[in-house]
Amino acid sequence: MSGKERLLVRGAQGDLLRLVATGHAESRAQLARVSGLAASSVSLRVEELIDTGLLVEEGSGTSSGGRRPRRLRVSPTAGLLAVADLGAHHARLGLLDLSGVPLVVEERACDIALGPEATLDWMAAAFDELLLAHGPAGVPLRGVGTGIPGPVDPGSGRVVSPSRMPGWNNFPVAEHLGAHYDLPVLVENDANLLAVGEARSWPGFDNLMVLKAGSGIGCGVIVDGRLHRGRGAAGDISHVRVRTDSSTMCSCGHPDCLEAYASGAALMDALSGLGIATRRPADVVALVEDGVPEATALVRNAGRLIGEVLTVLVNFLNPDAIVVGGSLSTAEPLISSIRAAVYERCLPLATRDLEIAVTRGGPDAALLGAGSLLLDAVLS
Amino acid sequence: MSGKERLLVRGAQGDLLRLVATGHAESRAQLARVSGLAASSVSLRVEELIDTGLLVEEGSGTSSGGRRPRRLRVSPTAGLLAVADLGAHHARLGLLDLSGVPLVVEERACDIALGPEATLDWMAAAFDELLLAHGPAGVPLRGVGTGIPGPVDPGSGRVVSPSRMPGWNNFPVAEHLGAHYDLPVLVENDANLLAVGEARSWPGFDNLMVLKAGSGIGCGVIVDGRLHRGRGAAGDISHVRVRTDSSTMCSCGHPDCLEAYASGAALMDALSGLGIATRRPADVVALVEDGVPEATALVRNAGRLIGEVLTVLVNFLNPDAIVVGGSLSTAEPLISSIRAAVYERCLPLATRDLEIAVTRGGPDAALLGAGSLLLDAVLS
DNA sequence: CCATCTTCCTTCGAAATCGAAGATAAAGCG
DNA sequence: CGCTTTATCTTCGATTTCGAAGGAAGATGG
Repeated sequence: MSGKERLLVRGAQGDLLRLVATGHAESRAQLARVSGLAASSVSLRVEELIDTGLLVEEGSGTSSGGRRPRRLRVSPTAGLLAVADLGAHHARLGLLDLSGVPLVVEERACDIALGPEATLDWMAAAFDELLLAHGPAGVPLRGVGTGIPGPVDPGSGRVVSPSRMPGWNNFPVAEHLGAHYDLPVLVENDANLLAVGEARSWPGFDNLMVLKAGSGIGCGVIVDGRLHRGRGAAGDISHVRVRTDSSTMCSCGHPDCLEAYASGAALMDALSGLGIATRRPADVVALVEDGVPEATALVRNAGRLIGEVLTVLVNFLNPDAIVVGGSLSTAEPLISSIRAAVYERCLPLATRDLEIAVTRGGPDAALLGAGSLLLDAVLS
Repeated sequence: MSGKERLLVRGAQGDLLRLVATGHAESRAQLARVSGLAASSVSLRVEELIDTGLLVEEGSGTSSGGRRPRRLRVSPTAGLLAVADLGAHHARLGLLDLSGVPLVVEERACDIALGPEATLDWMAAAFDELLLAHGPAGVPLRGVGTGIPGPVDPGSGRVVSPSRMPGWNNFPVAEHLGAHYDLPVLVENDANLLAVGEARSWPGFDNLMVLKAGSGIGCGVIVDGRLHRGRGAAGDISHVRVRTDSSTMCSCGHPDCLEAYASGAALMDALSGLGIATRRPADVVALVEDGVPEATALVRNAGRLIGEVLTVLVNFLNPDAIVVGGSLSTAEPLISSIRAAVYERCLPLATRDLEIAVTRGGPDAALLGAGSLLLDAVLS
């Protein structure tokens, strides 16, 4: 399993390959339009990429009134990406080709509380298994990436003061993974990956807020089509103070954080206080679907609180859409109460074209996001 | 006063001229570094620009250990920009050269309540006067721009549902100005202009929130060095619900908006309820400086409320700095209580490198911002 | 004062890019 | 079916950009 040869695509070639890989273009003419290069230059570079074996011509697309475009695809033999989305108790792992299409995706149980070394070595072993079982012979691994359920410093690839990851604080995840693989390595917050993955399913929506409502509450922000990281902590909404009657202390030391009322973990706590046992946030959704009133009321309240926080952000960022993902996102009352709160309280100007919807990208969206970001690192 | 000849700078020339004009570079070597072009190409294009009379060489800069750079400047005869910042009762008007340096700035009384036609015609007349009095002979006008104290649709240059501009709703400001001048026209929200202007004074700070605390509360957002508009309404924080004991109705129809407690207008109202008369937000600042306890308490409360709103946005956007401008910004208790609220409640991760400071750009920052944005329109 | 270093700027042949014109392939239509 | 229209892709000479090498001008340090 070598894969040590770096992909050598410099300048315009890289840009074009990236555009095809990310699905922004699939013909020479489209490449010319999207990239801004002259059609003749595009033809030249594409010819080279085909000669190198990185691109392939694959049939023809549908005509729009003239000659049919010759469809371009990234070659299936160009390389593989190994990506993961690490959760508290489960991880999704997959292999993607360079255009981000999954060859195989698996969900496996794990436990991040075992600490970073154990977890990352487990992940590397899982990648090796996947490659052995599903990696086509001769196709090199080009990059490795993973999502982390906590803040990640974009420069160093370290985990920074995560709230539910004992032993991980300040651990150099990227460096550790880089020791296994002499390849580009991506480490990114899970909600950010989800946001990037979702963005692919929302063409024309350049400003997105992607909420990840699972056992925690995360949010990824797409501004102008690109992931907004700020100094690394951007997108955090879980420790915003909410308006409530009661007063609950959050683990961060402040009272009445959103997370303490509206996260999956908080809902499970509240249910267990009512004598209803749940083991995962998805169980809460199941209770709601079964019409258990306590669960529905709690979820509805969570949606209202999340919605009220979002009003501030919608007025401020004025996005094109709010996309709700995560394991709680399938609970219908959550979305509808978020919608109600946002539409009631936001400026009409900010909501007149605002969409509030659930995930379009499917369960692998975060993995696709990892693939998308990795591609940037892989294509020099 | 013709000025009808359009500035013809295509491609790389335009980029280079823009970089010099915006102060991002002032020598060929710096241009090469900043623009990413090869040094040789820069030399060629700069030579052309000098031949055209758009750039001039002006002395030499300070050495950094080697040969001194030959300093480049936009020629004073290259053109003028006429810019304004329209407020409710006053407007600042100025003429800038193409590098954004003011030739003359004046503040004049006006009244936007007279409606858009009257106000804009008054503005055009004022521009003509300024040009006559201070415009060097033979230097053509290249663009016209103005800030508006209300939301502006970026595409059409229309004012959209402003809260304190009777008669302006949906008025096509850009079109109306364009009828006077056959030139690029810029119409933009005043807080956004302030943000762009301030950004010039904060090199290295790519993500900024610029608060304009005057009789209203506005906010301009710089993401990745560029103004973030969203769908045109981005940056609005005035109608966020705040946590208070009492309950006040805002003009927008919702209770307890930030604006109803923390804007200059709200402070003036509250003071007049206490029997203290003020005519402008600046009078409130004067009262604070004179140590009038009622004024200080009100301003401090306003700062706390603004700060609490900012906590949400700081966690979410994770900016490099919060810059406070507007006529209230000189009130020391305002800044300190904003600081206190933000540092107390935000995530340490978000505040560890966060600066909270008052305007660096001076009173003409918004005009400079208008110049900066206009330049993009002027340089094809 | 002179050698050496650093930075700035220019020269010039090689390479990449452009743009206009034409070749190719299909849809639409009488 | 041939004709026009539309869109895609290629060819080729002109233009632009690059990069390596070198010259110019000043800093540094013996």
